[in-house]
Amino acid sequence: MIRVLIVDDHPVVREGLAGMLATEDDLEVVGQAADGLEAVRLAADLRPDVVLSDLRMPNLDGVGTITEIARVAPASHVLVLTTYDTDADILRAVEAGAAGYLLKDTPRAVLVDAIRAASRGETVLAPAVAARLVRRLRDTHEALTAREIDVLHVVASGASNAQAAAKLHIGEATVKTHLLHIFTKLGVEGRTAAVTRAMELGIIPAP
Amino acid sequence: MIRVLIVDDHPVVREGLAGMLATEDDLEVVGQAADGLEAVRLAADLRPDVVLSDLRMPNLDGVGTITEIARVAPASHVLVLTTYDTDADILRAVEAGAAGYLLKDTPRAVLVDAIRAASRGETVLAPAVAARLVRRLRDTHEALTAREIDVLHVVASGASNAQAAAKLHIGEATVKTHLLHIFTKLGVEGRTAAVTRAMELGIIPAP
DNA sequence: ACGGGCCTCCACCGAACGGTGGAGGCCCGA
DNA sequence: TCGGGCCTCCACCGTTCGGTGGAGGCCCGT
Repeated sequence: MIRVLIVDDHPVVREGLAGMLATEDDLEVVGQAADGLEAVRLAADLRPDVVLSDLRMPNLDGVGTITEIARVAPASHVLVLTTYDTDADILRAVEAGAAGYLLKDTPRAVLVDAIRAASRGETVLAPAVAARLVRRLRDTHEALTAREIDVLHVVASGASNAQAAAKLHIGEATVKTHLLHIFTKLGVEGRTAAVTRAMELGIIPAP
Repeated sequence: MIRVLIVDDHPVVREGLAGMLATEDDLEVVGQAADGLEAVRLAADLRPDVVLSDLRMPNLDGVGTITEIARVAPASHVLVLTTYDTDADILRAVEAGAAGYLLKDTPRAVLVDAIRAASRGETVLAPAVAARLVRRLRDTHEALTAREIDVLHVVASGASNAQAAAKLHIGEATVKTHLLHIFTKLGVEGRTAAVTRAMELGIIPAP
């Protein structure tokens, strides 16, 4: 019997998943959580074989939840089930140790198979997700540093170099340096292009 | 008996909604659709009292679906149930004739009450949605003209004034004039801020 | 026919931005 | 310990951008 913990902040989705899994003889829903903290607590408590979790949640986000569960319940395999297929989301979830990444339009049969695979320790990716990961590896644009992303965030909100410098407590020259690095890394010319490109890549959230 | 049609491209959500409504004596799920076209077809066929629909769907998007259903089945009230609470989404849905706008984290009791209210022709809005609509009416930033939106599109892609002028077959001075108008209308300073603000407002699509 | 948006364009100016070529300090892994 | 990435900052320059104050032509509704 595969013991499953369902994590999602939407009651509708929890109900739907529980209903789907209830008819499978070898699956048993042992608990439900509405946010990340509750998920970690229940995972530590129940030691489920598979945690079926959304990424966007209150209190503790998906990536943090995955990391924590890997710590407190290392035998549990976390399967991400989400609507969002942004590059950054996928990458971070997989890096955090997700056993798989499925989208919410996954057909029922595929979902239950994925849960069984995850319980055996296999990695399951939705086709669309796999494609993105491959593309990601292919055109390997250099990663921005944490500070560069900070600058990009502030600039995206419309700040001038001087305003960004003030907000980040650094000199204006430094902001310009970071921006120039960002431009070359993203292969663009101009702050506006950098912002939209970064949104495409999921480096900063689209508004 | 209130007859309900469920529209969502995620099987999980459809299952969850159906499960939630099944236990209500006065509600009956008469059909489910996975995309907009199917929704319109079923609405015309089944004449449900309430259509519970997502906004993001394949084939025909939420707004188009609402418009079409209003045409082919005017007696049906469409209740939007979605994860997204973007300004533009809400406004367009309500303009298209939605009877209400709920978010997917709506508790079960509120949801079923909303369906009953919608079947009586009442308008139901999630608190967060209502707040946004009010805010929208308050700081009533003037609408951009079609040409201004054209300019904004090109600028959002990272074009300089000169490049934008070339792409739109107008002079650079004209681009600058449009941009200045855009800045005052959106209440921002700088092209980058204009782009992100326009994305927030749904004037141009977020990447 | 007249006013009023909308789109187009001009000249001009100061400020901000993009770009170059540095340099020093920090920390981490080889 | 010694490189190497990262963050920080400087001076300087040319270009672009933001902003002002116009102006003419177009179409639409009154």
